[in-house]
Amino acid sequence: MRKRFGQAVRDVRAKRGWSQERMADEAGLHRTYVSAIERGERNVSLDNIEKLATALGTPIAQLFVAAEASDAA
Amino acid sequence: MRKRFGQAVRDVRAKRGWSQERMADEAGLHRTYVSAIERGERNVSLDNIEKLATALGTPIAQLFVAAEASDAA
DNA sequence: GTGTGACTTAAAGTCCGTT
DNA sequence: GAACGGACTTTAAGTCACA
Repeated sequence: MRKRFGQAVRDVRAKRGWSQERMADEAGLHRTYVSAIERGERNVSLDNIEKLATALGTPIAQLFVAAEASDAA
Repeated sequence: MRKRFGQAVRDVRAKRGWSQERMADEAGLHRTYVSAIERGERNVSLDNIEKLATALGTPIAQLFVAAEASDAA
């Protein structure tokens, strides 16, 4: 799920036309951390999931709808 | 959001008629940890969010639909 | 059956850099 | 612009005794 969540974040970010750095700034997180999240290498906490969703202007639920839609597992 | 997420977990768990102890067993987590989550005192990680949702037989997205529906903030 | 404080340890998360 | 690495600080995970 970490990978699919990361991909969902990446997709929405790309749709906004934002770089990872811009995304990190908007969410108040670190550049390298956002990178790791998108690659599914980090186990993001609820607080940071909320920060990402807020920055992206997307409800958390919708992020997971996208993530779970690509449910290969 | 932690509080509302915890409440959403608690609501679904109650609907299942499960005790926190049963819920903890099903999710592979500790009893007191589930208690803390439901009260919004823990900043749950994605991996554990997934465990809870799976145990409850609920998509993660739906858990957040419920959590964000009670959006007082 | 649940809430709570305290505690250890494993991992999150930051910051520096390089490719 | 993004992946990746190492070193570092902070926080979540996970458990326990007790109310």
